[in-house]
Amino acid sequence: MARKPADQSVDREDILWAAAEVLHRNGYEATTMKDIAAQVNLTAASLYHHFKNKDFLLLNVLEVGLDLTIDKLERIDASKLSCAEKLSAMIRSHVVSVTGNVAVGAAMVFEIRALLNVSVGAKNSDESFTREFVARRNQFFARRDYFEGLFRNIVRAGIEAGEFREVDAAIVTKAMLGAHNWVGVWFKEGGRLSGEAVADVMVDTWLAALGR
Amino acid sequence: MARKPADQSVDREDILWAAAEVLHRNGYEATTMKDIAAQVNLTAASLYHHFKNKDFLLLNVLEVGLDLTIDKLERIDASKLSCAEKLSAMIRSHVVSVTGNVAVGAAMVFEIRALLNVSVGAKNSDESFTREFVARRNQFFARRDYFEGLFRNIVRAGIEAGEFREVDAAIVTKAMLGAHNWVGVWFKEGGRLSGEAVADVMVDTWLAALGR
DNA sequence: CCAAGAATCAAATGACTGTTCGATTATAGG
DNA sequence: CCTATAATCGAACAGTCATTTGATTCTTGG
Repeated sequence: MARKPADQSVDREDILWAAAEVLHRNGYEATTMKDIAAQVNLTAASLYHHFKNKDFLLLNVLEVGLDLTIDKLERIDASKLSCAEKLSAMIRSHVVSVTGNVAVGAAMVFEIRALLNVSVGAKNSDESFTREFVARRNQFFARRDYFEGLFRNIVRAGIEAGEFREVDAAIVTKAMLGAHNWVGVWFKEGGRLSGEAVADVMVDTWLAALGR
Repeated sequence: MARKPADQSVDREDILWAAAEVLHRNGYEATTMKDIAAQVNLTAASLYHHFKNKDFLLLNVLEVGLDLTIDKLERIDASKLSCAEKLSAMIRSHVVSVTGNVAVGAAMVFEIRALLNVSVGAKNSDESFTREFVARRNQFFARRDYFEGLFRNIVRAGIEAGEFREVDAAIVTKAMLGAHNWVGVWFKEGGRLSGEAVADVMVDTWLAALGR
């Protein structure tokens, strides 16, 4: 190997977080490779040493963000808490994740469509790039469904256990995730409420909505 | 005046709806003037006869969408219903609006950031264009806050009237709107539930969340 | 200290896009 | 039937951006 100095060199992760921030500010299409590079004191060309291209870079940001969130949720899911307690913990975890890294949280909301609009179209030469991208993108969406399923399953289990009232679990879950995602849009560090406090309100709200 | 034939000629409104659809599919930055024009069988150049430029076109789409929604909400707000009844009607109205025109509904979520990223920057020649745009954009955001206030005020009023339990009205309102906005992201015509049915679930959910 | 590869950059490329301009066509009112 | 003007288009412009290429500069294992 070679070159991994103190200040100039940055690794994949650094670029990923930088990209998330710029993406949060500008949106995918309005974000240039130059913008991202500038955020880590590189030139656009250098980014191609770390990522195949802009699309893969975006996909990577989303993958990392989703993985972090899912990881915490799975730990809660595996615990021996009641459904209501599990749901509370999951809501808190999700909301705190979003408020703790608004850049990634917002990316999960806003940039997903950009993912769909990628040149599956036509002319682009490299067939192999496209194939790999489509495969990973599908995998991402599957993982996103899995993420939603984690919440939906708890809601269903709670209903069956008699802890929650009988609701349309699928719709209520989507409503819940919509509310959480939206937090990434309006939350500002240093506002009236901390991320934890917002999470508390959300927990209270959804337990009331599901309460018997 | 002149030329307003049967098939070839389209008016501002036609372009507005077409733009909303393309915007919904692609997002602002990824949407080209050519795309929008194609949707109404025009060339990109022709669009400039109806709109000053791309930014004003986007702004127009959002303005129309917001006005339509606010109009219905104000009528409900002016009625003599109880707070719970008003809130139910407003939720139903909002959700039905979103499901009834997903294109506009999604634009209200996704394209707003594009509005913020408009070249208030520098070089652009026409000072007057920029000034007018900034003014109208600020007005739009003010109107959007007003829209949120309509919901928030009912929640507050309901709490004071003892119809709702005591919650953080600001946060709960944002949660509510987040849930509704998200509907525009996942709702598909012809799915398991109609727009009305989804609206019913939302009403039920939020009344439960606020119920004493 | 050397050699191999990692990390970086400057410059060039090719494609696409918003926008303008001048010309053309169609329409409604006189 | 004219004519002013609304609506449209083709072509060209200027700018931006993702990406490639080839060279250059570190860094480290041997």
